[in-house]
Amino acid sequence: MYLLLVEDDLNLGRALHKLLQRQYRVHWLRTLAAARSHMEQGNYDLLLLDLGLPDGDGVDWLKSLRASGCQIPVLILSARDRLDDRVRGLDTGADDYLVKPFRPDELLARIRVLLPAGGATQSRLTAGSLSFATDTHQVYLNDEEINLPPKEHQLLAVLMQSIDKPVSRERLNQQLYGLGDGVDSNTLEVHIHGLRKLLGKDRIETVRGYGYRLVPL
Amino acid sequence: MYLLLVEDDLNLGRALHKLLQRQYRVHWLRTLAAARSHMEQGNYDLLLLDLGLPDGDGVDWLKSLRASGCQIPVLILSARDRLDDRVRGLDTGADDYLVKPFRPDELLARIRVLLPAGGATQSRLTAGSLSFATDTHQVYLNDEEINLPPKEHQLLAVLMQSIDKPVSRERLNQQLYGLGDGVDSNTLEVHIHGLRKLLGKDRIETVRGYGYRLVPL
DNA sequence: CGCTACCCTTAAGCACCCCTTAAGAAGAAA
DNA sequence: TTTCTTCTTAAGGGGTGCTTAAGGGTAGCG
Repeated sequence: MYLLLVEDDLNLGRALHKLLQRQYRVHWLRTLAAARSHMEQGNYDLLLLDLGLPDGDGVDWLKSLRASGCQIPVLILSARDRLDDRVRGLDTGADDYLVKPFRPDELLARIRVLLPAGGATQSRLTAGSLSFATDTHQVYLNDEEINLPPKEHQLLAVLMQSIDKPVSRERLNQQLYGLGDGVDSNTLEVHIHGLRKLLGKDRIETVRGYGYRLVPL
Repeated sequence: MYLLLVEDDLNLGRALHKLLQRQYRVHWLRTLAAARSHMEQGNYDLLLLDLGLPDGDGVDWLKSLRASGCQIPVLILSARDRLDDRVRGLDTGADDYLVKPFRPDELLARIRVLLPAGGATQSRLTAGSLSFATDTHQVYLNDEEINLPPKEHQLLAVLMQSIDKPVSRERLNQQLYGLGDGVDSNTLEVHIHGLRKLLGKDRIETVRGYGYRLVPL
């Protein structure tokens, strides 16, 4: 469970880092620029965002994050208490808003709320009209629940965690059969075919010589 | 990762441009006026600023930049070595100060310190406008994702790890076919030809009698 | 216990991509 | 020029991935 903490105040940052490290893996950054580049690569489960940063406004970044399709839960930490600040934060896609100063246990409680199921992974992944709930094993296509066979579900689970990024055949086979050398036949292709039949042909692209890629539609 | 290099000396500028292009995307400008207009629009991650410019003093510009709230990391390159010059540079908001002449690797080291998140990602290689993500198997040319056939992708993977350095035909053939004696024909040349067609003719130079070399553009 | 429904694996045929081959042109060295 | 290396192109064949259907396993249920 990875958290990204963006907070420029050294004392508060250090304290929060220490607090959160007891329960989660935390990256603490002090600038928007650093946060941007970390978000691009890291798969974080929650973003803790201070608004008064030295190199820009956190709300603007959050807006662009949401615009680019990023669905990570965001908790805003801010000293700004005016009502319209709060509204603006939540309107741009923040999931919660905490005004400094706050009690540590209140922060932890709100984090628990935002972290789905207290642990496993992000519980609801969305790619275009496709939505995937990791905890309840439900899959929605165009707001209708559909039923996937187990293997197809496992494949989709991996693909949904790397939306728009190719996933190697090796990785997918591993997901289906574990590390021990699995089957020697073309099961992967058959199951991919099954997925395509259920989700629509264009939703899974094949990357020749490497693997497959889920594209949002 | 975008750098803005402001340096009026043609020889030094060209050399720095070439050096930095191996790892970053660089815009090289020779006047303060050009730098001003570029800074207004471009989102740069680092500013490399020479002080002895033809149309004004870099320190004055830096001061006004900081006054207007710009927080971009700035590294000053200068021949002025007097202590008060150095102090003046740092006081007006520069993050570091390098006295000419300097060693290339020292410059690169200081850039890495100043760049958010320690600079380039290891899993993402960049040569000019070409970017290569080893983990997700993605290749970007001018910020657009492109699709490479498997063999071409394998070749590019090797070339990207030795940007600007020639790679032997032997090494490249080995990458394609393993150590066991591969093919006896001119497949390597054909695939290089394919790569050139996709990436641009000038991006891969041939080193006669030895191999090929990827140059940043 | 047997029936049914579901789904996983296998395998075979097919389509299409891309890899190889080869041969002539172009270019560099001698 | 001659000679050697590299470039370019096009055709063929092989391999990769797609599709389909049959066979067998498994779980739920009567």
